[in-house]
Amino acid sequence: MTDSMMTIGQMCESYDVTPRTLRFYEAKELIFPTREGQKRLFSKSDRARLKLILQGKRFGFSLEEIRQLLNLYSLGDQQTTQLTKTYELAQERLRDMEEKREELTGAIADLKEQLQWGDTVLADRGVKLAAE
Amino acid sequence: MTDSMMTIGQMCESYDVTPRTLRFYEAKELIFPTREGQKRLFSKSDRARLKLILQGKRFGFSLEEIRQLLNLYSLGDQQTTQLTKTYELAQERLRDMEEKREELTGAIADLKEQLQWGDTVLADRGVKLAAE
DNA sequence: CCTTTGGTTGACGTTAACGTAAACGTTAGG
DNA sequence: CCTAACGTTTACGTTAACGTCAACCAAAGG
Repeated sequence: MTDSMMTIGQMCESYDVTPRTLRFYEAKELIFPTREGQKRLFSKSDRARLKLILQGKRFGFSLEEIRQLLNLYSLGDQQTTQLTKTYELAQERLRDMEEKREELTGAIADLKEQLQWGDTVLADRGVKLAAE
Repeated sequence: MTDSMMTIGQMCESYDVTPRTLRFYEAKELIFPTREGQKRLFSKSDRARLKLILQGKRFGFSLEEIRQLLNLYSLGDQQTTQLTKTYELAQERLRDMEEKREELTGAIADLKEQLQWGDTVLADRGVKLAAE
């Protein structure tokens, strides 16, 4: 029942990325596809990691930052020291993300206010907007 | 009382950016410092815009995306058509940001869970963590 | 007058994150 | 057997967002 494996083409289809991107991520040790002969096979784990990568990118994290975070999600066997470092790094990232969320909340509020302003200005000029 | 003007050095100090960055942003038409002779002078408006730029960058927006958003915050005189477009673009961005916030919320929850897991693992190994 | 201090304009260098093209292997169908 | 379809490696190209360096100007202080 090794049907959980996917070829590179299927991966590209599923996650809307190019082969180049997947090979690049492998080279950067973000994912670890196995080989069947020459060809790459992507496991469920690879897919989970890819999801996190794409998510991380949306938040403006660099691939290197993401790579470190990813380790947190697969810390079965590591030595305790390494694990502790990873753990602390993740805490930092968490603070990062919570801070970003705060900021984002504020920015959204600001933007909404501006939009309201735009509303009235456009209304004053007699422009009808598409009802949301 | 034109004391609201700041030199490039003061700007760098205040916002922790390099002169190069500010000149670059000017070249990209993100900010519009005036000149006193040769030297750039940054107004309150420039500062507000810079703040938004730096904020936007933290959320992973490109400078080009930011440039377009910035227009929303200074739409005094524009023609109505242009204004409408800007307005709609801003709505899109807003949806973007709210979506990002959602995602971020989820990601934070996930990460917290993982950290809890790390907690117990480390505890099992007898590692004492710095009390938060 | 001379030298800091702070600013200027090019112009080339750099890093991240891929894109793109060349040249090749390997099944599967007609 | 030929040729698509799908995959591979190697290597150079590209874009964004600045960094870095050289050569220069100008006001202010000793």
